[in-house]
Amino acid sequence: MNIKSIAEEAGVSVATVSRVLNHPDVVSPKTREGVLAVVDRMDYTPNLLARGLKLKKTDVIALLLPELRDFNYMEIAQGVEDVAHQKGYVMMLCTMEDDRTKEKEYIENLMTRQVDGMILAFSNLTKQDLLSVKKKQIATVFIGRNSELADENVVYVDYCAATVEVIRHMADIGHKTIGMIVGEKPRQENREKLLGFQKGLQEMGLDYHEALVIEAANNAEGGYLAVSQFLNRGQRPDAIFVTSDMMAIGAMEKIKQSELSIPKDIAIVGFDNLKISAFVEPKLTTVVNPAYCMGLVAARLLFNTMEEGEGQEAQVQEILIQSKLKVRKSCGYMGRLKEIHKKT
Amino acid sequence: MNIKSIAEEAGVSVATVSRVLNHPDVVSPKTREGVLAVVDRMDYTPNLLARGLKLKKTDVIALLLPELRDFNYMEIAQGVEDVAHQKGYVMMLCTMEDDRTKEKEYIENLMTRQVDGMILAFSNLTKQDLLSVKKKQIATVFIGRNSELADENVVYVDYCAATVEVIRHMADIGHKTIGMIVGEKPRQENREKLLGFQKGLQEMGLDYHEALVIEAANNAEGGYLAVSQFLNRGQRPDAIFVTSDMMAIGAMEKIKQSELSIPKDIAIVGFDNLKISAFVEPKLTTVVNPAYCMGLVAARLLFNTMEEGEGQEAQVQEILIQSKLKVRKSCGYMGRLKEIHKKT
DNA sequence: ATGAAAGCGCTAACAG
DNA sequence: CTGTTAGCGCTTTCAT
Repeated sequence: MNIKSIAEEAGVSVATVSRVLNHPDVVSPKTREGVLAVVDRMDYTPNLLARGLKLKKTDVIALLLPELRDFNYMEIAQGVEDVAHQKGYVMMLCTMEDDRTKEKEYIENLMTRQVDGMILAFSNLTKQDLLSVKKKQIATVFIGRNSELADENVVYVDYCAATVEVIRHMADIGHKTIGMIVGEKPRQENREKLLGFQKGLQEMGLDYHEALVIEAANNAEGGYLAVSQFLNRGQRPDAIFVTSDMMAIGAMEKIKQSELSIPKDIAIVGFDNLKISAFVEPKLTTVVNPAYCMGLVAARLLFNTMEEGEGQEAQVQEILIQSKLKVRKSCGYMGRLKEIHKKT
Repeated sequence: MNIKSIAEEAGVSVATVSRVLNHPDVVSPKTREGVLAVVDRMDYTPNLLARGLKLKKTDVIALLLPELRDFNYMEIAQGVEDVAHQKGYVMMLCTMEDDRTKEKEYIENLMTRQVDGMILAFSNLTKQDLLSVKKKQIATVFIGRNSELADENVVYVDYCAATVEVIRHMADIGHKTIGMIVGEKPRQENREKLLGFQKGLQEMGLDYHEALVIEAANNAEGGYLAVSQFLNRGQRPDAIFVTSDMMAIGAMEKIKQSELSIPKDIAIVGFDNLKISAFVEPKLTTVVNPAYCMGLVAARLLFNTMEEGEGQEAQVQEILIQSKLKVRKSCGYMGRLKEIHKKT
């Protein structure tokens, strides 16, 4: 079933069929109806591959994610998919599993498939790798900033600043010995959070002890085990910043099982603001991580770039998405307020 | 940058370049090296669109999901992506949002893009809709069974049977008044679970009371609110089967806040076996929902179908994936065991 | 308003 | 072993 058979059936040329489908207004209403009728009757759908080959445009964008099993990445994906769909595009989804080689292969592959644009989330590519991508002239937007990404379209959250804000808040409450449970350090975002942790402590005149930072798997179990480590050591922090809510929930579970009270004995602050974080006891103080928004904005930026690309040189943009501290019970702020009121 | 420029540069014909890329063994080592060198030097990558047009094969499969923000769907997606990548395919991902029209449009769209196969998870298509899909002869696998899917490739979990097993277990423990918190009823899986609930009660000689079934949003808040409803009513169940762990966790939170004990006052059983379910107190008894496995198996079945399709008529398959009851503390089984031991 | 024809980039007969 | 060539299905000038 191709355009030729439709043309024959409708008694017109292939050019006319093509026009009916793409520029219906330039063809006479009469023939248009005729062609449309045949198209309908024969259940014809044009071959987008052929069209893409001719037009050098596929209406496909690609999203590369470190993995799928993570709420933040899912949110990003949904954000991207929503705008892609709205624009009539379709999304290819690839996961790179923190494997730079796999990432490079995928990108190569996607470019040969002539995708119109790519969004690379938390990419591990080096400047060197990017060179070959640039050569292909494909519109690209990055999610998550890193030092290799100068002069690139980037949409990002400032995890360092967000963490500084957390530490400031914890110190304000009165916590002195602040520990940290940090997800896998190779991930850029975790390194930024660690940096923010150090900066925050310094800013608040608190000491940084390496022993109070524990690296853990980014899931409930990781947080649970990290707290076990803290408790087995001599020095127990009176507050812990945990780089993800999932880990934080695991951490809280261990604390509770140890007959310690949150936030009285150990206060906890997480990161992400998962829905579930409002349904643990005590409710988790956390940082809103606008992942869906990043996906949305990155996709919109991508489409802008693609459209500009048709005209003059596209302007590179860096877009900062604001995170936000969400104060609930687990950090001890409310308790602290009470104390202050008592004193006055 | 196309095959022609490579041919010219290497001083051979385009056919030879094509051969070097696709059947390297049939071309003399000497010319092969020469061509490869040029390919490398000029950073040439073939245009897969053109190849696909010629070969009528794109090495693309599509996965349609109800939405992305759900752990089960993400697991499915990861399963599919893993085998697609392994086979050298790339995955298009679309979400249909329980909107049959959007689903139909996407499928239409994907077919015009000449995807080699599609996996439709928890589709809402009718037999009628499927007719037009079949006409296009595209390999298709469904995840999640329903009555419209006779004579289709289907990979599924028997949610009804799984639920019967849950109810049986709850009844065995001694729970008499068993309630249910069920996710959105339009979703097939929830309807199956409801059916299983009724069958299970009947089988165990327990009464089914409509008042003990509450429909809720499939998230922690939904479970929380559902329990509130139960508590505000006269009749409080002594055990609740909740159709997802996320809701179950919300439900547990409300129970604990009401100063009731789990499982003593109200026992809880969830569904999904999320990682976090082992990190709530008490640990959640639940049903392992092998979503990743479903994705994996569905993708493998899809590739089988695609490969068979080249030969004779493909054999339609229905594959049942086993779920499994995971007994932990929240259902009261351990407590019950103790009682039994005391008696003896 | 319509048709003829070129060509997007590639692969696979077919011929040598 | 290699080159020539005919398409794959579509869009778009260029004529008419």
